[in-house]
Amino acid sequence: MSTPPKIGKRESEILTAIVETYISTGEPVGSRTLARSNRESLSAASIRNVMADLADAGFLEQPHTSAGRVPTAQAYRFYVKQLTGEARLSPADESLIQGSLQSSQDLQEFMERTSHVLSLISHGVGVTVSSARGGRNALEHVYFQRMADKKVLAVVVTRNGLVRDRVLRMNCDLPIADLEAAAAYINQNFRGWEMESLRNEIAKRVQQERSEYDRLMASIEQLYAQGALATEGAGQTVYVEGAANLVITEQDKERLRHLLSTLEEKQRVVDLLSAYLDTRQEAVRVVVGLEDTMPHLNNFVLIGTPARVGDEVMGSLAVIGPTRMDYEHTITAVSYIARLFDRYWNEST
Amino acid sequence: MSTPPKIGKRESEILTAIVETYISTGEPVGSRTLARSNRESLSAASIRNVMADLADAGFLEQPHTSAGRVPTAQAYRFYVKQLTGEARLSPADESLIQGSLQSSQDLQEFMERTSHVLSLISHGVGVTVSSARGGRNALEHVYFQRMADKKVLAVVVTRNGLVRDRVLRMNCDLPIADLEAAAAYINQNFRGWEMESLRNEIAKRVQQERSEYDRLMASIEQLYAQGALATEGAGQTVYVEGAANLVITEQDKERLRHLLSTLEEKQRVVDLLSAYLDTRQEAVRVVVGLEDTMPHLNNFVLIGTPARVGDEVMGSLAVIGPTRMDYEHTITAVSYIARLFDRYWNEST
DNA sequence: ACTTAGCACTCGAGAAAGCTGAGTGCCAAT
DNA sequence: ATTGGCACTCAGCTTTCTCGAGTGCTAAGT
Repeated sequence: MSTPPKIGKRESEILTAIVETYISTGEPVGSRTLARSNRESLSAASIRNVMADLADAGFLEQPHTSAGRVPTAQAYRFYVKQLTGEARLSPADESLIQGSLQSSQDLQEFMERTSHVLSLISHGVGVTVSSARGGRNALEHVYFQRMADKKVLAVVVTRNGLVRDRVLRMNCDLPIADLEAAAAYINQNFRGWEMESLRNEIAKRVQQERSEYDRLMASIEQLYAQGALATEGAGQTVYVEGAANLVITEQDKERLRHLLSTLEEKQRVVDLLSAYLDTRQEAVRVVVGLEDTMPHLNNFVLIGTPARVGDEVMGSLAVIGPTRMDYEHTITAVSYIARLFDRYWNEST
Repeated sequence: MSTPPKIGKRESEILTAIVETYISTGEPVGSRTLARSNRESLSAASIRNVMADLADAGFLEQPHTSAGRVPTAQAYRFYVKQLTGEARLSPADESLIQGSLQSSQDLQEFMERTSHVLSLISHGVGVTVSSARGGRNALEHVYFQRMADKKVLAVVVTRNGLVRDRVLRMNCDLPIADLEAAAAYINQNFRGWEMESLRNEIAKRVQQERSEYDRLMASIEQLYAQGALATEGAGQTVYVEGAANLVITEQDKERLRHLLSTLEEKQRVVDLLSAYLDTRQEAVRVVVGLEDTMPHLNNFVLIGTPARVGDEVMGSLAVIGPTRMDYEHTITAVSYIARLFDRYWNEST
């Protein structure tokens, strides 16, 4: 955090080299190993000097005195910033992604498969949230169906194709005719309204007509009160795939357990993503060290981006993985899928 | 497997005692430990004799020569069979279950919460499948909405409240009027038909009218061909919760990884459950040793039951856990939830 | 005939001790 | 500035040792 100290060219090169070899080997990297595998051959001793400086500046740490150096979160942040972002996705990955996602029938399926593909490519945990809030959507169609007594099935379709159904428990029994009338009324009068403004308007109209007793309005009021038109949690669906990958990474059992159960609590995942991702910006965001939001997630990285169609944010695509991760690869994959998402839904919605 | 050898009363008692202490301690149980904690005090030596017999009969195994005995799958099967099944759920669990499930809005939510609760109670993995196949359901209502060109959103509602939506890609562009006509036609002519017989009937009618060119029928044929009325995978939803519990149980990392990724492949979970559970019988089924279906699942137990409403099977409720598991507790919980499920949906559907 | 005490034997788990080698820091030389 | 050299550190592996829970068997007791 705070002020990342400035760094010369040589330092920078060595630091990247360290980060890269640590990512690939997983073991603390020593001056010797570096000296051998480095293009411009410097001696181990020189490298040691630089490493000492980098350690002072907070980029490296020693697990114990006589071990190699390990990159700190700060080092990863530096490393990521320094990436050019010009990498292309490998053809293999590209066809893997295309093959998986192309045939998705709907948003949910797209998201689920995305999680899966991301987990495969990144060797981390693929996480997607489809948070399509109904709020800004236009109502297109409602349909009510009487189930048992006092139970009504409400189906709401928005203009952009979001379908939400729920079973309402009414206070009293509404006959089928009333339900049909209510649906017809809403479909005629409110088609095209945004879901949000719609609630106020309904409340208003119900208010107005209250004086004279109107069965239709009473029905609508009741349906409305039971949440017939609520679309909240509609798309708040979370897909987490690839948890198995954590087993390889995480050594500590207790932590592993915590991680898994955290990932199972959908709400916390949503919180996590929205804490870091719900910005306006388009680029893929890389957050190294999630410990300030989730205590157990130190040593973990979030690589994600909002999933948008045009200007509207429909959810998030992300990978949660160990700091030791192929950043460039994962970043390009995430960004590729984000573009694909936009294109795909633009043409299909 | 094969013929479970017969067993006298004393043997039986000792075997249960062994199974129980092994379940609670997790360590191979020796004759000494047993002798101490056994009500009718037999000496260690006598117990040793019995244990030797039990070992010969295939109920016990020794991890190595000078260790205690560990129950085999056969022993667990015996143990389970011998349980009275009269145990009552503890009030704490009962209120936990009630509290979690009562407020479920729909089938999906009920299933998801059930998985969660089961994982909490059993310390295993809670698994539920809602496999409501549309096939035997009666069609109640369809609705088509034109999205982009050549894209149509189809929403199908069945009589028992299952809602299925999917985006169809048409070969040619259908105008809104045609879509509405098609929906109206289907709603008028096919309301109340079972989804399965419906497909044949539509095919038949389309065939009949083929001679004269009928736009309506052409539209319907196309919609149908694109799967507008398919309800397959509709309720084929799998909920797996409590995977974190496996971390405690499973020592071997590689196996743990396999387990987790198996559980993530929904299809395999469905296969597993349907292999053992889709019987007509009502009771909770306990399957010890799943290795014949899933190689990695030796040492694991499936405790589950079909979830039925009246006579119709709506899915499955199950726990997958280590052989070392509180059987009685879990069995009663599963069966309790199964009853709850029946009652709950009987009154609400 | 069943039960029990005693005894010799086995063998995994855990502690203690020793060794190894990758790695560091610093100094003196280039 | 860079490099070679040297003394020092220390995690982790291997080896060895001890300990104790457990077994099987035999002989004695009921």
